[in-house]
Amino acid sequence: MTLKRISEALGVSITTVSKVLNNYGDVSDSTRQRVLDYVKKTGFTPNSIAASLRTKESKIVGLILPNVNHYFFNSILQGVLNSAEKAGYLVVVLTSKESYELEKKHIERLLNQKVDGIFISLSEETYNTQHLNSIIDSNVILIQYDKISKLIDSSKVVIDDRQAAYLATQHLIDKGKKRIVHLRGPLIPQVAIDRFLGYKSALEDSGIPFDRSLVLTCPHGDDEEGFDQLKSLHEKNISFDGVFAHADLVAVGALRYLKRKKIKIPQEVAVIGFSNWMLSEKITPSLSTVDQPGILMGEQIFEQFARERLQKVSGNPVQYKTKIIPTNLVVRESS
Amino acid sequence: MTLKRISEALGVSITTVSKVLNNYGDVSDSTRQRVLDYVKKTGFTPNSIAASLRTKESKIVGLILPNVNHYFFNSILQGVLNSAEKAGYLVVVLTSKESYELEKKHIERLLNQKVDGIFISLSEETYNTQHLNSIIDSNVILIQYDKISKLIDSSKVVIDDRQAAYLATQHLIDKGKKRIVHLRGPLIPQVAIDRFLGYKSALEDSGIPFDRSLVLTCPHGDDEEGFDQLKSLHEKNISFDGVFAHADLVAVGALRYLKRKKIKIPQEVAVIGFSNWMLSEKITPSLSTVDQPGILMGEQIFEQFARERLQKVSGNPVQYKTKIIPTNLVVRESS
DNA sequence: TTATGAGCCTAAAACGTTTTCGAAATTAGA
DNA sequence: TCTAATTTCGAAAACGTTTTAGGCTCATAA
Repeated sequence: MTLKRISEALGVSITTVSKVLNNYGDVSDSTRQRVLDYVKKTGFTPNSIAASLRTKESKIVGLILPNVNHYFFNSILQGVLNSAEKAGYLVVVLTSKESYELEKKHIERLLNQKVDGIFISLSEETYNTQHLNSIIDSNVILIQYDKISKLIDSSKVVIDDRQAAYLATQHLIDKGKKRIVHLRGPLIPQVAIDRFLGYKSALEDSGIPFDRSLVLTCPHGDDEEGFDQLKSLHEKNISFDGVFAHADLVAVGALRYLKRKKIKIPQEVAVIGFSNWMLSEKITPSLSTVDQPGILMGEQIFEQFARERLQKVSGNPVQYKTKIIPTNLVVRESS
Repeated sequence: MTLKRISEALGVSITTVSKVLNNYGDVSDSTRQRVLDYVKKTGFTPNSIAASLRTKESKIVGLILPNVNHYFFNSILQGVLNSAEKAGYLVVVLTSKESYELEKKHIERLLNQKVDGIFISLSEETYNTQHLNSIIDSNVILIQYDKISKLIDSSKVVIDDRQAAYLATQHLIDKGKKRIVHLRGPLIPQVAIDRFLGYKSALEDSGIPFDRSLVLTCPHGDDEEGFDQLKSLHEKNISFDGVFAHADLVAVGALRYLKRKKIKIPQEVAVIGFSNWMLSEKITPSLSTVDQPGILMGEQIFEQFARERLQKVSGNPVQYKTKIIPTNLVVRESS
């Protein structure tokens, strides 16, 4: 079934059929009704590929996740899907698996598939951001989220990692902790740096001396690392009474070590994680953490895209925005 | 940049350019090389929308998940993404949120977007499967996975729920348990029925009488339900020494109740879950469970699609297959 | 010399829409 | 009645590919 077949069946032109489908004004009520009836009867839907070719709008957006088995990125996905569905957009999903090469390849594929927008959180390997410029050059809307490059001019949706880390650390300080370990992420990404800085300034503001030996990296963010790093501290006889981990899984590893050593949580050592993974409230002791509202972020990502799209088609100048999504401290048994 | 622009720049026809890009034989080595060089220099990639319109192949598949925050469905997604990427396909992802209406809408959207294949796990609300026929009628390849309809003729990728449940129950019996609770899923979906039947026949085969009062439903599959159901049994003074839950989260709720009541795990009551969520190995006591290899399933789903696609274009009859993916018993501290 | 065939190339149609521009038909105004 | 304005319609181009069907050139064989 095509516009042509319909037009032949009804004795009108293709143009006319197309016009009623697209709500043009210049068609009489009687023919409009005839077309509408016929379309309804046959269940016709226009071929969107042909429409895309003509209008250069695909009604598809691409979402690149560094990872699909992280709770946070899952929530992002869910949020984007929510908003995209309401707006009649489809979402193609790709994972970079934290690889720069894959990320580049995915962007190329999305561009020649003519998506209307690309939403990306940079992989941990990504230093060069030339591929992001290729998106902009192709006149495709780019929204960066979470792990972003400040050098690229586009809208961004992020959380205030520095403040979140500050609050988490401050919370431990409020509980009377003075020797607080920071299990941080890899050295390069901005999010890890920001969280570290938040930790550091919370200490400073409370007059607690910063001790470099209490900061350890857990680059993969898994629980083995959390376990091992606390163990190494312990074996070096470095004392501590609090742990701020850059990821919930790392904190889970830390808890496991403390339990193994019969160290009382939170009396002797309090622990706080980051992200509010589902598992953090299911474990014992339940884990205090910083909630990153992933679903909300996902929705904001798509909505900013929709806004820019509108500005573009209406010929207005597009305005890039940086949305900073607030986080919430979630206090549970571990602190 | 288009084929036309290239052909003008090189003084050849559009046809010739297209032919070298599609590896046709009837073009001389010298012109082929000239075209290739020019394409490389300019970084041209053909407009896939135009190609789709002509060839009626979009190189896009649709994946409908009932849910995106279940570990199992995440793994499925990851598996499909893995295989699709290798084959040069893009994947659009949709969630039905266990709603029949949404599921129907999503299928319509995918069909008029002209995807090459649709992979679906039915929502829990879905009894009527007319919408699946519309996929087949549109000549789009349909692969059902996990929650399937046996009435619809298509390839299927599932796990042997009945056998998996049998093994889980048998495991508890082997540990000397005789009064085993089954926290089952909703009444209608085939997966929940199969798991129940597996549980029941394991009991029968071991000569343990089936006790209807030990079977309770946990329709949403969350931990509150697990907690509450064990509590209600306890309050009715119904004794039990084992729990087989249809989902890990339910089992987590059960564990929580047992710990609250200081009931020894696994000595007094052993617990086993289903799915091998990430959290099941992180909690204490770690949870025994049945591993559903989601990534593998996802890969098989796509690969079956690719096979059927090949059969179709080569004019061979397409052969539907039902893949039954084996599960593994994962024994941990809770049993 | 004339067929035959291989090798290389191209014109043009087709895929199914959207949209511009102008024509025809109808109505209104005088 | 005649002109002007308004409403309704349709022809045709365009989007960028793929592929059919055939044309031309040159070499080889009869």
